[in-house]
Amino acid sequence: MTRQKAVTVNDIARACDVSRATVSLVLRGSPLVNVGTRARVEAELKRQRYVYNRAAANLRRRTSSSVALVINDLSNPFFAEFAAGVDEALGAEGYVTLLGSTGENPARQQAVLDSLLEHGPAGIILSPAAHSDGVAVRRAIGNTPVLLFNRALTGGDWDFLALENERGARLATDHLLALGHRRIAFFGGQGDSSSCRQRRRGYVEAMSSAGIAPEAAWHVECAPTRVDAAHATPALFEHDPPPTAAVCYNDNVALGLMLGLQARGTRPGVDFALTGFDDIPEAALSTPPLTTLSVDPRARGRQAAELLLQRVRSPDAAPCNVVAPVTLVVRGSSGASISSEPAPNPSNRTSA
Amino acid sequence: MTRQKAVTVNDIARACDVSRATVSLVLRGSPLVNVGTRARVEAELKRQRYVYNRAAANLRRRTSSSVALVINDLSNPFFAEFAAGVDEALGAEGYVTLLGSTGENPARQQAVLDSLLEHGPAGIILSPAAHSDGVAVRRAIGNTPVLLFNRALTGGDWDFLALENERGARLATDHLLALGHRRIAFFGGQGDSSSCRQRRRGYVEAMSSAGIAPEAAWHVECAPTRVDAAHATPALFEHDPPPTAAVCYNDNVALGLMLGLQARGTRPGVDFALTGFDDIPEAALSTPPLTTLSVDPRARGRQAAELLLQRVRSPDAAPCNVVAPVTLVVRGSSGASISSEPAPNPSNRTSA
DNA sequence: CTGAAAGCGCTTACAG
DNA sequence: CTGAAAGCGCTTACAG
Repeated sequence: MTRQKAVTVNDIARACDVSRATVSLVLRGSPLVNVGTRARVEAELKRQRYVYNRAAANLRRRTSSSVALVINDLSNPFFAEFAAGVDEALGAEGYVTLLGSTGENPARQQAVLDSLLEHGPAGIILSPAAHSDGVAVRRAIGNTPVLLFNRALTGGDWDFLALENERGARLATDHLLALGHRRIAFFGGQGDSSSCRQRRRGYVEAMSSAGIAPEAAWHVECAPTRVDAAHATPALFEHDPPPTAAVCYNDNVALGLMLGLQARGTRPGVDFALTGFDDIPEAALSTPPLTTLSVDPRARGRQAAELLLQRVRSPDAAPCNVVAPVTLVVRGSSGASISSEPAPNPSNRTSA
Repeated sequence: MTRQKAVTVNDIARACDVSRATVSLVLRGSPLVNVGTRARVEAELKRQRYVYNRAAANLRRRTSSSVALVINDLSNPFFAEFAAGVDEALGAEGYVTLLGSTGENPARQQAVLDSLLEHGPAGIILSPAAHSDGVAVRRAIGNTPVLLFNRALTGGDWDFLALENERGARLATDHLLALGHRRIAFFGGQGDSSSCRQRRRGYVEAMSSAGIAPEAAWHVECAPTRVDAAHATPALFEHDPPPTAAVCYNDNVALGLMLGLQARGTRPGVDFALTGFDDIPEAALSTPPLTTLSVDPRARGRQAAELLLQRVRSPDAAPCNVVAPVTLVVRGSSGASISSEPAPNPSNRTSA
């Protein structure tokens, strides 16, 4: 907790027989300093292993060299990649990343924000926890610049980096339609999540454009975890004829659905086509590999850092609202073209 | 970059008609303050939405409330989990995590350390980049407490949280031996890495204990990536009779080896047994699922944070050297028992 | 080109 | 129990 007695500008100034001001000017690379003086000071800096106290400088200059990154949890590879991108871009601009995790818990998020704000970050990149209270978040944050990622928030104008949820789901649905599927379900996620609503809207649009009205039985909700998705799988097959394909809320759900399908002897990619969303690393490794939408979370992280720093530099510019592109990656899980509607008896598609 | 004009203790003191000292005492929860005064001050703190400036307090008290975490890269799920554990434990103790990534590049590591040190962390948790120069690292770090994770460093005494590399590899090898394998290879990793040397040592020990002298052809090195491992796979089968199983340096290598095996028509878990190391999330999802050693990186992160904070609190205690346990997780990739040595002609094991 | 002085927001003996 | 004063390590007008 307590730091060592460190070498300060005072020590250097005394040793070089100049004033602290001169040392400070050397440190900050000012051209006002005589080259000889500069050289002497720099040598002394090296000799005494001076390390700059950025906190003190920030206090005096009323600046900040840190940015807070508040996400759900690093153990989610999507956010880990995102964080890596944020840190990379911030580091390149001379900022250090302060980490905070909410665990999708709004109360914890509030506490984490309060705590991080005491460190005076130049700005905050926040991927809001589900069910966050936008007004409370705004109150905690005050005037510190914020960029929202992935999830919108009520309570005022926010800078926001969103994903193309709607278009992505439309691409996935169109892909399944093009393969000949007609009875396509939307599987997983929860209606109170804005990203789930957007993806579902994209799916509904694509279906409508193809002249298909999704049936109620083709919509199965579940928490976005593998286990829940596996458990929810039978619900897809309760009505005859069941769907032959599903657009899944995300990769975790899709991987869980694969397990659920296998458990009932339905072969994913053969008897049933499905797509994910996110392109997490495991998506390429599942059996069959998962057709999904690639979001490139690392690039999103870099982008988020850039957008936030723009806001930090011009606090009065108009709010920004950027939608990051998403691309369809076709792999085995969506299967081959099917020639026509399967026979009314579904057993021909679900036998092992 | 520039922060807003913030509410300070001065503003609160003026509004309450007390001195700054009194406000400060209230903030720090001192019992010396009259309850009435305390209540008034606390009300005013709320009213003006005062936010504590921890940097200023740290400067004055010569303390720190941050810890730097320097790792290879968050996009490695092993380190992402580790970071999540570190951040969780540090947060619980009132510290904020400063993030830094080296990308396994010693020069970048040096720059990252220099930059983080200017923020005056109370300590540093460092998972050294490969080929780091311990002396240079020590020079950069000076007297700031450091805990090394995962990789040892020369140049003096370090606090170190290691993994049971040797014992883990022994467990894996014993497992394959118990299944009846005799010609067991050690596959992947590079001899200049201390963790690879340790794992290999454990493998050699287990083999020796079983009365088997590993042949030179059973040792194939490659970079610890999936792609390199897949490419190195044929090298395992160049001599007759080839090995029937392999202890792999880590999970990435093992997953790459599976791809390499499949490419040559050898079925992992059926024609050839293999084990990994780390238990990354993908290990459970591969086909077949990977038998591996579970390290619980998140728990390691929490442990690292605790160890570092111990050092911060007692700078003069003896260096600590903790070895974290590792457990064998048996899955399909190591296959079933084999009754005896396979026939001399290896084709009976490599046919599809 | 260089130095003396004031001040960023806080805390801590020291008096009273 | 409360206040005046000094100081953490730095920077920035302002003189000279």
